Amino acid sequence: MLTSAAHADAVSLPVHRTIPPTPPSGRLEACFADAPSRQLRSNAPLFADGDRKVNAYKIESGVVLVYKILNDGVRQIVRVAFPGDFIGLESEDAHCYEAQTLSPTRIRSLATTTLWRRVGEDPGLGRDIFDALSREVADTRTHLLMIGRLSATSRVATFLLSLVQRNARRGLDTTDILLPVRRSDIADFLCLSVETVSRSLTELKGARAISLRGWRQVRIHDIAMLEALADGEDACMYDGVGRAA
Amino acid sequence: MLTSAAHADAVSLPVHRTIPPTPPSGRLEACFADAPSRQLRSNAPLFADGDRKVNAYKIESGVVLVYKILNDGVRQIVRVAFPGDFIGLESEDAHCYEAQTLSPTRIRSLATTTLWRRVGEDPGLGRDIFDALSREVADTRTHLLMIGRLSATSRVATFLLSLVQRNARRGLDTTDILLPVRRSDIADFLCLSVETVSRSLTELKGARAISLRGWRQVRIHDIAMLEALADGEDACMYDGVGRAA
DNA sequence: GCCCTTTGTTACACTTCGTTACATTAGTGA
DNA sequence: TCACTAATGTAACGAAGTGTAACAAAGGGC
Repeated sequence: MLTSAAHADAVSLPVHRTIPPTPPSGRLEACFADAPSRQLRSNAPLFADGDRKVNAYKIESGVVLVYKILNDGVRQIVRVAFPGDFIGLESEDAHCYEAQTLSPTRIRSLATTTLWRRVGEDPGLGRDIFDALSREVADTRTHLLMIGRLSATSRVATFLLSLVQRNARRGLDTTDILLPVRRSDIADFLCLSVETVSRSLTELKGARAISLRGWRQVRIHDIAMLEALADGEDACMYDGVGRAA
Repeated sequence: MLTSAAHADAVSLPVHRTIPPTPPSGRLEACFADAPSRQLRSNAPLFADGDRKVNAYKIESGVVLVYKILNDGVRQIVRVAFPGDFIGLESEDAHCYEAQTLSPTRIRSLATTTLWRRVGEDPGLGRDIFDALSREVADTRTHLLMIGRLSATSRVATFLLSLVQRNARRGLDTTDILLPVRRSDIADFLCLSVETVSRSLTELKGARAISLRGWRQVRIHDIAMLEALADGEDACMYDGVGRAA
């Protein structure tokens, strides 16, 4: 199926095992703690492609999409950012992506000049920024691997698993997941068509890994099977215990 | 052809226009200037997936591939690193990719502990590391966009253009390009099969954008056409002057 | 020069996913 | 409760890319 593949039928990623342990030092958090916060409505732009970079942002509540509009109008979402996430840290002089809220969102802004001044006073803060950027590189590479190597269904399964894990980390429900995005957003994030996302969800439902309640509510029935499907195994290959048959 | 596509036939990326200007401050370079250097033979491992991170590296000469071997033996190359490039900066505690030389290579190694000590003494160095990481994020995202949105031929054309640009930046020949890698490496970098890479090169040759001399030598005949093809335009659409017909 | 290995190319059947068109559903407000 | 609308689901078809396999070309050792 793929270049250099050994002898396997399916392609798989160690995606949901690659997530690094959250570093505990909270200097960057502290830096944003007293930064001014703003409430934004749905679909409000945070910055645009080409804007000069003035601020870095931290999300307090809500969801922000970071994306680029390609020459022909295709939208590629490179990041779905949640509360606690930092945005725009990685830019140098100018932003080269758009950022827009998906829901009513509260963010804190910090001028980059202020940020760099504080780094001068506290080298530990610089280390925190380094860690955040390293995670950004790692996440983007994982995203790349997913886009490049996984089948449509595996990508959707992986996406759902990432939401489960996020909920787990934040102490929320890991069985009933509320999708933060629409099908078209999932499609633009995973480089699929809306229809394929739909088909894949139906397939996951058919495999009894999940069930759908309404459009936004996903119930995880069998997370082991979901992981198996994310690993590229066929639904029929999953034996209900561990690996493929 | 793609999700959310407006009304276009072809998909295109502003890839080769997105490359940020090289920052001039050379503190990170200076930091490596007196670091010990090693000569490595072809196919020598630099570090492995899971290794604890001890050093960061700078390439003096030669080519290094950074990649991951997926569960089923598929190799995804995430970076092709050339002289002047830094490697392993982005890792935190452990490397999560393999790095291996592709040709005889001279590298300089610097212990991360040393690096961080020097950052404490010179905040400007921290800024340089930040810039390097930012570029890493940008490059990886561009790579992601290419993998996710471009056709096989456009990806190969984009890859060739990136080599042309690299040569231009280093004052080398921009007409006769020496491919630093084999077809299978290009395939593993672009998420294609070797056969498709071969077919795409043949197509570029058929469009008279390039010609091949032996296996490694590529002559660029018409860079404007190559850019048009990278932008997803058909060979027949290119009118020889500016845009598609 | 010759053999042999590595690397690259081409052809054909097959799979996956995008596209198009249409049906259905959940949510909203009268 | 009922329609209305945006969002989503389904199905049929086609295009792009892959895998296999057979073949060709380059390079190394002798």
